[in-house]
Amino acid sequence: MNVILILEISIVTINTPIKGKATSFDIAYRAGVSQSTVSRALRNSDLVNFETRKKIKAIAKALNYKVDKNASNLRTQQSTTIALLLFEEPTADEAHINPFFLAMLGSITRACSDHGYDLLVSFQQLSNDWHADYEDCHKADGIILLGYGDFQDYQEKLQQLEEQQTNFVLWGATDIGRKGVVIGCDNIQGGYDLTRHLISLGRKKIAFIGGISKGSPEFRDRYKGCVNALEIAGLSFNHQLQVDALTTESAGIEATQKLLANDVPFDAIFCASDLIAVGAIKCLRDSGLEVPKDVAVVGFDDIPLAEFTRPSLTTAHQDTKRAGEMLVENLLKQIRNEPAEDGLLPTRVVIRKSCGSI
Amino acid sequence: MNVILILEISIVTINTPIKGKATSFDIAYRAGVSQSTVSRALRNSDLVNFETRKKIKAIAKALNYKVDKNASNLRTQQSTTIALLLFEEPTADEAHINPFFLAMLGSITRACSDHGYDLLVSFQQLSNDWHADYEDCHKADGIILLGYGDFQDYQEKLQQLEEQQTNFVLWGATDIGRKGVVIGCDNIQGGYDLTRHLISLGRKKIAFIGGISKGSPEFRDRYKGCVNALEIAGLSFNHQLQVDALTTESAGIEATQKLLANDVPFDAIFCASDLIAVGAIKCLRDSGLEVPKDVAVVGFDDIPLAEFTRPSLTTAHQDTKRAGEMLVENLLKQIRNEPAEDGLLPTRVVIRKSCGSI
DNA sequence: ACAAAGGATGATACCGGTGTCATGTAGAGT
DNA sequence: ACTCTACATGACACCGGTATCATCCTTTGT
Repeated sequence: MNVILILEISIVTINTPIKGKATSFDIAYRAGVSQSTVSRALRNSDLVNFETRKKIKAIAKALNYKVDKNASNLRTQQSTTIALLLFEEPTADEAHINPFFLAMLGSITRACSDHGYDLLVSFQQLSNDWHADYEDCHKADGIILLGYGDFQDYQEKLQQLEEQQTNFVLWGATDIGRKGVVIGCDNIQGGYDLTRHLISLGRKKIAFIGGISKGSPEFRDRYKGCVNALEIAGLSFNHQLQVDALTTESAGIEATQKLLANDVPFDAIFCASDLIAVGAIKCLRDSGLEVPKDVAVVGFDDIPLAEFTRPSLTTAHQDTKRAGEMLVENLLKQIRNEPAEDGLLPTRVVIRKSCGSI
Repeated sequence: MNVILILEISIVTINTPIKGKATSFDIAYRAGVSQSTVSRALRNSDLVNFETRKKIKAIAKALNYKVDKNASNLRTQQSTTIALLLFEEPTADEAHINPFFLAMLGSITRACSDHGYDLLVSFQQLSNDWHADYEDCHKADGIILLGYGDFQDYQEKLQQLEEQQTNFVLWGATDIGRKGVVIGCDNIQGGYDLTRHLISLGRKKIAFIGGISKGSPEFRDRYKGCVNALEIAGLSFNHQLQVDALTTESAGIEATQKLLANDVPFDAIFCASDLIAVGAIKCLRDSGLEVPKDVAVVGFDDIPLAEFTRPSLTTAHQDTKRAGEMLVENLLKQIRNEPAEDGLLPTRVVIRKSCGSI
């Protein structure tokens, strides 16, 4: 009787649609093989006979079986997941995420999925205790850090990451002696090229909006490039024409107001980012100045919007697609214990209408 | 000798910084308690004596111990992770992600982390076989679907999700009989309000740009609201003044060109999204028309950029912050097996300068 | 003084896979 | 006929936690 009862229960179990999710044991049972064989078959191991494999795969599909990632990750000690940490200025409104980073997010997502990795996204502020979690608890195999701001403040945390042998790559300025693998674009060159462009159009008194002292090293490099170009052209940069600003439209407006209030004449503004430029243009026009006639404006990043401002914005294009790919590729190299190295991407000046023409 | 050797090995193990990551056994050993107790203590179980708990936590911190998510998830059968699937028009350039969705992404991320959940982000296209993976393989406890486009095509997949008892919520139009929990904003009301605004400013020949036939039901609702408002005001909508368009600037430009080529006079354009409006304004000005003098323009969404176009854009604001929260909250309800229901958010007309003033 | 009750902790099964070693069988070589 | 090897598969330990049940010690009541 007991035996019969047990058999009956088994039969019910077999015919009932699997409650919850199917496991490899369910498949093993139906295929009349061991669970080990199922596991091997589904990973296409050629240890398993071709016919058996085919059969097992068919059953798996019929049961809508999916490998349990947690079990698999636990055993293999990897997650095929990458964590993307985006640093935001503490002041930033969550609705106003830097569009440049969003473009990066898009290309990073794409690059991850091309490599079969998942992407965990998290917005972070300096206060958060981000610096250990994602890899340590095995949620991710590595971390991509996107964000600028007070870069210096993070040095200590980067140091920690390195000590813990966490895999990470960083988007940003590549020149300073800092920890980790850094991918960035050639901000100095971009700054130089844009300024050359302004000079070639006859602009001589160029202002610069963007934080350069304690702000991001990327802004500082753009500034460097700008000053270099002026000096090489035999002009000089008037330091009264530099105003700090974060990357937001409103910061651009404020900074431009300061600039105008200073009463030091200028005929062009080099904005350290497109968002700043958008604010600057708005402020200039509200103040009765014409762009580009009275003041030429350039930005940096080539965000999607740059094409649609009035006047459309001359700016330095960063190849976000390639950037995302490089970040992911270099992180994967680290994960695979291959040597990874810094990467520097070129920028390209995109000439639109905010500087007028020759 | 053997015993001594073993002891020595143990001592070395204790004093050496843990190779790889520390486990709960390492802590148990150091605290002189069992691994069970460590696990309990770290989850703050009051089964464990307060002093013992304190000691264990201290050791855990010193070792920089983090609970292995894979092990924990495997045992508890949940992941405290949510997957966000963003659908993109197959034509979309990855660098040009719809800013409205990006704003949503920001607020969803925030809402997730408020609830202690992680967020997996993935961009999907219709061709992808997204519809089963994330929850089935235990990578996520539930799915948020963001994206409109050819909504109808997804019905079948939504059906599948439902059959598999996958937890999911959807952002979109809420009126049609479709599967799952849907959160959306009141597009009809928004369309109505914006059109009322145009009418109150004396506009009578209103055009509508945005796909309404096979396109997204959200656009269709905005269109409905627009037509309603005209009819209630005793005006009528001239169907020759409707042009299909996807949500991109360039689609807006093209559509406006078509509209102009039609040679049917109009004094206002209701654009189904802000991106379309940006393109429309650009096209109008390039064609020598003045906004708002010759043609008034309204958009929909209130993306960050709307404030910075020239002229700044009158549009319907959607509360993305609240929207993200509602999506996450409703998904969590499902995950906790509580009843979840559809949600309809109000929109708010934001009057700027693209329609002129009274 | 002794049973009952409660508090703190340990032992162990378990989650669902993966990797290693063992086993069994068929065909090849001598 | 017998050993050897290749191939296919099974058995089992293991990853690092969590949950249940058992155990032990202390305290309280009578």
